Amino acid sequence: MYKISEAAIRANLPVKTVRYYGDIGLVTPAVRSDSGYRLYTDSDIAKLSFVGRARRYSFSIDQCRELLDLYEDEQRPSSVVKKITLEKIAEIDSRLHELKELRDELQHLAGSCHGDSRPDCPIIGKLSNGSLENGKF
Amino acid sequence: MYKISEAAIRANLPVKTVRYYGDIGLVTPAVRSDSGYRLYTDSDIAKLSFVGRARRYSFSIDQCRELLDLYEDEQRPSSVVKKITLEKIAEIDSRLHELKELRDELQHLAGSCHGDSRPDCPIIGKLSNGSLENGKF
DNA sequence: CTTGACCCTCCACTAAGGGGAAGGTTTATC
DNA sequence: GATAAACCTTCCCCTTAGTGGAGGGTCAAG
Repeated sequence: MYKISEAAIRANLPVKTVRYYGDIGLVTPAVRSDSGYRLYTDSDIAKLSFVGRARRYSFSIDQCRELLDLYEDEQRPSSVVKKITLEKIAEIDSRLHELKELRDELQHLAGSCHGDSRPDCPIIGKLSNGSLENGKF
Repeated sequence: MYKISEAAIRANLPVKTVRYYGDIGLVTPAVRSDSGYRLYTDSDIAKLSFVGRARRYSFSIDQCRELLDLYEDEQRPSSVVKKITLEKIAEIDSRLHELKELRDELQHLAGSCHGDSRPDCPIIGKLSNGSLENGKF
């Protein structure tokens, strides 16, 4: 049984985060000591690490909760896990697409701006009225 | 002079957002009516639209504040605007890079999961201990 | 005169924690 | 035994960029 800071180190998470995961009922410590300290088992730490990895894979807390249920269910069909993962991939693809378009448009804007000390600027122009004017007014 | 809902329509923003921009001192209405209604001028609406476009370009509120200052400064050097835009592009590039790596790794994981009714799953395995095991335990 | 469409302010909520205060516990040192 | 450092607790506020709603005032039409 580990106190929170030891558990946090082992799970490679900040203490605040571990406490927070307890508060929201994602990973609750097995027991409390007489003085009220949270005490974590190795199994708890495995779950914390699991969530930590899933979060690094950009799964939301709710998705982590779902994955954690599957993690604990030894009868889980792998199809469910795969489905959640494919959804996550689709989400990322969509975000990638948006960001690419945004980037290209900003790049275009920056490319058409001479970027010197003169006040006219096509970027401001575009933001001002949606057309690519020089933005001097 | 337009009341808030008219201003919101003209700026193509939700009323709540227009009020919010006033609250945070980003775009404050020119005056208030006797009864306390916010009254916006055409110039205010131009600023609101400007911010709306910049937000759609994923500039943060703080960046919008900076851009708005430049928008209002007829002496602005275009170099400053360009610099902010290039910073934004770099930020997006970095996020793109992260997301691509994440996507590829998830794709790899999903590809190695048979996705049927059996309980062993390499995705869970990876999340459990970082190695690509089948995740049955 | 009342109804409905506006408008106001204030409060709470979102995601996922971070920062810090006030106070109790434990451990090491003197 | 005293004390100080390190650790733990709960509680509250802060973040982004708004959104939703309650409770109440204003205005124009019928």
